[in-house]
Amino acid sequence: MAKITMKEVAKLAGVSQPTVSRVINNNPKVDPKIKKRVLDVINEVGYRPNKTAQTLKNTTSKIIGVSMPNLKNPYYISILDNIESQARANNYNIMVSLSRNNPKTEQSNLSSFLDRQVDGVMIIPIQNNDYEFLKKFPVPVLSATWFLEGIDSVAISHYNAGVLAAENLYNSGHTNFAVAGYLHDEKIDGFISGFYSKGITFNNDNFIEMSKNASTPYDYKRAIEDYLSTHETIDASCILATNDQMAFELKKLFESNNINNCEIIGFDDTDISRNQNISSVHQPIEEISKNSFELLLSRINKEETKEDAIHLEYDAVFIKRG
Amino acid sequence: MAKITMKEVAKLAGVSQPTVSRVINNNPKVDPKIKKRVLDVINEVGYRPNKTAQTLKNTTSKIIGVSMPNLKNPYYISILDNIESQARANNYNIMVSLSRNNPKTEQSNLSSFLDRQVDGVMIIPIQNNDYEFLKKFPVPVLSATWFLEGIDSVAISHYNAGVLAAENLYNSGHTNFAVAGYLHDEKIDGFISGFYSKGITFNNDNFIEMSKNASTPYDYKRAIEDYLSTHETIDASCILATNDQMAFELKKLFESNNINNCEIIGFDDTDISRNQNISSVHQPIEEISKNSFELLLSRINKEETKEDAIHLEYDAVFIKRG
DNA sequence: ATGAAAGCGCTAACAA
DNA sequence: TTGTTAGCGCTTTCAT
Repeated sequence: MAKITMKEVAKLAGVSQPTVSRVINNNPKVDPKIKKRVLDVINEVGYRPNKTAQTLKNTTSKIIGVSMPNLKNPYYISILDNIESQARANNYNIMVSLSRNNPKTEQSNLSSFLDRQVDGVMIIPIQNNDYEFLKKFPVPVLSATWFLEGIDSVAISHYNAGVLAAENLYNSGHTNFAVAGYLHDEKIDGFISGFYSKGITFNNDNFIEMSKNASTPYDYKRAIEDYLSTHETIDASCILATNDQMAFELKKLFESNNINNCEIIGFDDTDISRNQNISSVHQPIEEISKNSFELLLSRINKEETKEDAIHLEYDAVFIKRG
Repeated sequence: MAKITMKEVAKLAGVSQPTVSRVINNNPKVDPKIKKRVLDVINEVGYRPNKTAQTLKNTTSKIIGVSMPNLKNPYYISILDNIESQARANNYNIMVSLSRNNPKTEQSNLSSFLDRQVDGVMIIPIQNNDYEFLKKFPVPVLSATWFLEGIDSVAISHYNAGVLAAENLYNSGHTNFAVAGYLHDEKIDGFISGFYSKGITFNNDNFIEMSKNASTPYDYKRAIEDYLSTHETIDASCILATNDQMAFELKKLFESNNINNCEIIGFDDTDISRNQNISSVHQPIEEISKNSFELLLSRINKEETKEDAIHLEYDAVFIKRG
């Protein structure tokens, strides 16, 4: 059974092929009787328009390319979930590719999106990567969860989130803090600065440093153990971890090392911090997803005509636990 | 800057457009000098073939449609992750849609895949749904993690996984068991049958039943509380939960109700059971993903010519913890 | 080895 | 209101 095309439908309905096209596209000036006849044939034979041909002819594919570093971060998954839902509601399909934190892979994935004539691209960028090339993209691009200079972006300010955490802890009476994470992390900078503006200076010794590519629970464990092997304890009443998984590893190692006077704060408010009853910083991910999609869509539809990149910034929420 | 096509490349290289096509497709009988000239132009202008046009002309899109119920289950995410990786390695793109446990949504998603001329479909089916229609699909379809009659499938036997759990518990000395989950769940049937073959009969009262659409932690909590409100304790030394999340809810409620002589076993060996130190049944998901993709691909490439559906069954692994 | 011509399935301009 | 024609960007005969 060969695939049925407009041509066959036309023949069966005794009309020309463009007339079938008009019926499909709800062109108003087609005779109701003919329309019915065509629709009957369509239903009878189960005809469905070839989207690829439509894409070639029109200049829109109704496909959005979604690129993210991985599927390890619950935030990314949540975004994917939300975007899929909105795409479906707007008759879009999504093509998904993972950059796996490799700029080369990401580049090639994005090129592939373009080759496939996607109408727009939603990207969760790789950290510390250069995205200058995105400015010259032939289709709208939107960055979610991180701001990209010159590119439409929807995210929280990680710096402000760090400040927020600091303020909450300061207000709870903490005057001596530590951090666990990567160098030059905005939220850590914000955290330190938040305390600083309360007159509390960061003690550089209170930094459990992770190497840039540390990402697994085991990586974190190793780094924390390294720290503890040279410090034996930590001179702080609270510590901010770059993410919940790291916070959990801290919790376990602090417990086994009898460090129990240091409150741990995670980041991202995932199931981990919820289950572990650890305070965490929450990103309003539904809001970010929703507005990301809408902004991207309005760019695609040229409803949003602002020349410059639009940055939508949301506030993080401190979730007090434990 | 209009999008550049083969035609322009041809003009710039002073050759005909089909010659450019031959260069792109590595046709051996094109003069090396001309080939070089064309390739130079291609690089210079950054020409990339329009995949949509290729798809229309060829009869292959190099797209695989992936349909799954949701992104809540870590197994699904892991499959998505693995499939994306293999797709990329084989120059395929993936289109992702979520059925959200709604057969109507699933149907429409799958139709959309066909409209887009996908070369194959990988589906994680909705439980207890009718998939007779898949047998008539115009492209290869493969079901992952669940067996579908008449459809290529790659999964564990959930029944055998239940038996496996029962045998492990029996060998640890358990002679009195309970279950938490849905009616007619294969793994529960297997679990009961596993004990039965050791001469231990199921006490129907030891069944914490969930309604079919229970899926959130809160749903589970409610159902368990319901049970406990009418039973106050549970007369069993071990209990199998349908999934890890449910096992975790059991753990918390058992603790708060001072039920501490009942070992809890989860299912799926997710982060939850790992973090909570709960025994669980592990599906070899990398293996399932890998072989799913390979089988689907060999069907697409018509390398696998077996007429009947192929079912690849893997063994689950009991992970002893706690 | 290369070009001319046809056509994949569709939409849109034009005529009638 | 409908049919004829052209063309989206590409691949593949068929001649040369």
